[in-house]
Amino acid sequence: MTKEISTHYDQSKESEIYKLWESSGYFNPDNLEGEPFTIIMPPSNANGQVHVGHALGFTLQDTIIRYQRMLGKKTLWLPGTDHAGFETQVVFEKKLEKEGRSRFQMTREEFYKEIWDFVQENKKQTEDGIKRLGASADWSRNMFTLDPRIIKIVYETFEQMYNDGLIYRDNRICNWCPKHQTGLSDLETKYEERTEPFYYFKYGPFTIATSRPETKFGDKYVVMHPDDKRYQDYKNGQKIELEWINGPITATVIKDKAVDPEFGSGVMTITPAHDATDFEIAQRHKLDFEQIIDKRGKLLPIAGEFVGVKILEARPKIIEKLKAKGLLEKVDENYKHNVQLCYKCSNLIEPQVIPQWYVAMTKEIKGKALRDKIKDAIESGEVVINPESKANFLKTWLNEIRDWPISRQTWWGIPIPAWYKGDKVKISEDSPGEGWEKDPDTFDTWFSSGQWPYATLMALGEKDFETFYPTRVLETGWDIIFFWVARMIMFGQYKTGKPPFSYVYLHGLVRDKDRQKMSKSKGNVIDPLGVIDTYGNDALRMALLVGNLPGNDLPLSEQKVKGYRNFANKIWNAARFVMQNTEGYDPSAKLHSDDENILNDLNQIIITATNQMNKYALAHAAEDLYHYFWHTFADKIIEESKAKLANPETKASTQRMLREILETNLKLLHPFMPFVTETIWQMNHKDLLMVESWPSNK
RNA sequence: GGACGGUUAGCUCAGCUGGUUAGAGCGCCUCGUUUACACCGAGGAGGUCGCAGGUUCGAAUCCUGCACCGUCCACCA
Repeated sequence: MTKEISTHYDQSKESEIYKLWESSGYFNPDNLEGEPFTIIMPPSNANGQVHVGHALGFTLQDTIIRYQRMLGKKTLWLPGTDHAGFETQVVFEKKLEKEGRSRFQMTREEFYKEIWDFVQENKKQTEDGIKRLGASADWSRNMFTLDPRIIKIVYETFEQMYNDGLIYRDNRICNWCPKHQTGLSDLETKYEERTEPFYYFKYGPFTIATSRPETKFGDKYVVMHPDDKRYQDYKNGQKIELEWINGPITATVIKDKAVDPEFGSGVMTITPAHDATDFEIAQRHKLDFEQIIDKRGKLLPIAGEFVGVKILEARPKIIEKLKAKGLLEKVDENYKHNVQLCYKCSNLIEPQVIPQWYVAMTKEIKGKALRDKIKDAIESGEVVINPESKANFLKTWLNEIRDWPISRQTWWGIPIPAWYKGDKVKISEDSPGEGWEKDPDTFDTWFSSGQWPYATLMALGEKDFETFYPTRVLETGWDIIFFWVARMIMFGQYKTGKPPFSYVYLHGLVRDKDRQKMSKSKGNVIDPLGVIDTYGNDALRMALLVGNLPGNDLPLSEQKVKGYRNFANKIWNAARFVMQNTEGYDPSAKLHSDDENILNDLNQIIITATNQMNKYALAHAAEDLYHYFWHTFADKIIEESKAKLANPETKASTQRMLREILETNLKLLHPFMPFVTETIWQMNHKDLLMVESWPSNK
């Protein structure tokens, strides 16, 4: 039968192999024995196509899972998708914008229904993409972050943390995006250096400087450093009458160390409603303040004649007026400073004072703050982070962490289960009764996905939680170490008393062949499904695995994929040769000493590969196996076997040796290149290679 | 402003706790139409391991300083 096998490996049959695996039931740990080994798949955002970053993560996870399955573990790889609140809403609003629509012309219910349908459609597409990438995940346990069972657990955690004083609501300054109409955490903003005019104004006896004159209407506190000798004659609390933009005002002198005497004139006025530092000063001195700019970025009545004008349009007019009044002293046109932007739309963040829910990161409850629980898990080694340098990254971040705002003014997300009546607050999903008003906000997506490891397993039932929690490995991109990894450790420690996983493998960013970030605008995006169609799944997997060390970015080129397509074909043809020359071989044939030596050398490869896999050195294991198969087995052993096969005295031993090496190599390569190895295996076996035992050295 | 990472062949990178002629893949050059595979085989060229010091019998590997590249965090009115 083997005579007619094609000389080229046909990767178009890969989907059949996937179906074979899936229908075998072995993706489901209920059909496996042994010690549990769990990976929770980072839930993909259900808002679009799978991209090459997914392919990288799934390849790493699938390789680990397949290895562990072959070691005889009860492996669970739990897939899932994320509603991805803000992210998805942004994607959907862009779609609406293209259609000439806006969520602000819709009711909240209409909007929610449309985005729900949009997500359901994309969710299916995402899941199909994950399957096509070959993920040996247990689809019977597939989860979605908006599953009612998940939401219930998220609510329980919220209430529990509220009762413990770890979650609180406060009316304070927060990052506000005027375009998206929501507050954002610090992680959801970015900074950009800009050169803008810096204006010096006469403010009574002082000179104040600002790049944002449009915020200055309500400024009635003038602040300087307490030790600044230049202003020692002015006392804290002193009142000064002066002429300002819209007429005479009474200003109050405040002394505060937040002022840098070296900067500008060493004197500033504060706008607590729209600046974080100013807000802090105002809080320290218990100063009152007023909102100047509304949530859409327009001036409020306090601006007098400028009411209703957008701030950037108002700016030159305000300058004009101040100049006319003789209050403009000078302008520095080359002032460079950083402006804070929304990480999604790159519009200016306009801080606003808004009530939001927060998680207290540094408040000590029973001697430990949440921040310290994360630190402890890492420092004690309960959670090992690979690469180690990223653990230091995390620790540095934790040192300066601030409370985490978890409420968003978005509509797509899990509603916050809180109700208000006057000053009273009740945590409840349903209305507590007459006169209670529902909190209109939703949770930050990371508040639910941060609970993902235990929430999924608890949602699946007590037995699953008992069996599979804590999970073993978390594999994800290092860029979400703060957003997600840290918070999962925190929630896990809080809720279950245990970190949710013991090992974190962090991959980098996939870049194009010139190390450029992939982006639609550059047109250098690699579509993993297209690559698979052309070169095969195994080729893409190997291209993503070899030379890819944790934490490092990976340049991916078509040429690299092509190289591993060639390798898949090499395996195919070596197998073809062996099968054609070993039909009816005797598996118990007496081995000649040189064949025995060859098999002994193979043991070394097994030992090395096993050690590397146990250390999660996937790149090294993959490279070594590649090298052995091609340059030792194919180039030397097979070549030398040709003469030995022709000799009746050595034939039987050689046949047995070739078969054993081939089969061992198929097993060793299977976690990395599951399709070609399983396809070959199926030609001679009834059982699946996927559940064969990982080779052990004899 | 603070911190971290990197600098090894043309390119992408390995080189564990310092020890024989520094490795791989791709690329390049030469040769080869051998019945597993041209999606192949055989062979080859190519590196003063960023720079300057130091420790050592011995350093790509440890220490100090510098340069360049990259990343993250913070943020100044």
